[in-house]
Amino acid sequence: MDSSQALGEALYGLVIAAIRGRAREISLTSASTLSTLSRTGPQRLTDLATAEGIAQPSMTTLVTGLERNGLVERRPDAGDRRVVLVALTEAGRDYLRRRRQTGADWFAALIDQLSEEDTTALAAALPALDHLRELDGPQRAMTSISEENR
Amino acid sequence: MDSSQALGEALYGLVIAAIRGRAREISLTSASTLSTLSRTGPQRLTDLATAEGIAQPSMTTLVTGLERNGLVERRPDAGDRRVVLVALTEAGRDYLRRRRQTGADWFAALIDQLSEEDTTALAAALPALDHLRELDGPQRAMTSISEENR
DNA sequence: CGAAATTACATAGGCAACCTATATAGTTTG
DNA sequence: CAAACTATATAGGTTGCCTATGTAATTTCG
Repeated sequence: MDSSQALGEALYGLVIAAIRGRAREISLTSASTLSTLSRTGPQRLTDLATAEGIAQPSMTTLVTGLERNGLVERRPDAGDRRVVLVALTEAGRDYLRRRRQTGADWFAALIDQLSEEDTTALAAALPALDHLRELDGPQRAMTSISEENR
Repeated sequence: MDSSQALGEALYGLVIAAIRGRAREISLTSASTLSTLSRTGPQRLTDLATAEGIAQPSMTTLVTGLERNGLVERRPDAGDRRVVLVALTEAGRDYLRRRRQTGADWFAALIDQLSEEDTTALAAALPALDHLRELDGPQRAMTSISEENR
């Protein structure tokens, strides 16, 4: 099936364009981590690192940064004092909310410019896109695309 | 339309998963640059930088790296001796070919696992995805997703 | 025509986000 | 209870981008 090639180019190009065009406040991985915490609740630092596909020391640094910005907090784990549980703060939840709104707005603005035919086709492909993603690694956390890396 | 939010998450998650899962030989931007050169032929370094959305000094470094790997070459521009024309070498063309094949294979392997319904929906959405990308910045170059950054 | 402004690229230095290797504190196990 | 293991932190390196600035070639215009 050669549409896989075209599909790859289309998806990649779209996301790169989206990411490049926007200013960044925090890294993609940081945003994804916040989103994961929002979905799952407090998590061990090491589990977070695995979920996000980065090494544990990198997650230590990332969490330290988010903590400095007040978006997450470290908590002790009663029962195993080696463990650090990373939890969203209220400010972190607020941040996620604002960020998602911005991302949705950005995408909506693009989608509004599509023909109705295109919009319908995209909506119809949504489950397929989700399935594709699930087929890859374990589920990666996700946030809408806004205020991202380049 | 709230599907824009879901769509954003789906697209972003898919591509990040795809990129993260694969070893990288060259950066996303380097790959994209090769692809651009393949489509357009030799280009000025500054024009390339603009097309790829990076600063000119960054493109200088990037081209130097590609040149060291033998994938592109610098040529003088008869008529304006300030200009450096960046051109794909034969090795660069070979590299792109191999890379695209790998990327297509990778995507095809995923797509083959989808239901026929999903596959059909994806294929139908291809034009819409292309249009979305075009709506963003100027056209970004593209390569299939393989051997990428993280 | 020739000095000043402009243009194209390169160089220098910095930062962010990852990495591997290793240290430290706490827990489990034979 | 010492040895092995586990969870996190620290140290130091690499890559890919950035801004500021330098140099050489070209264009503009008094």
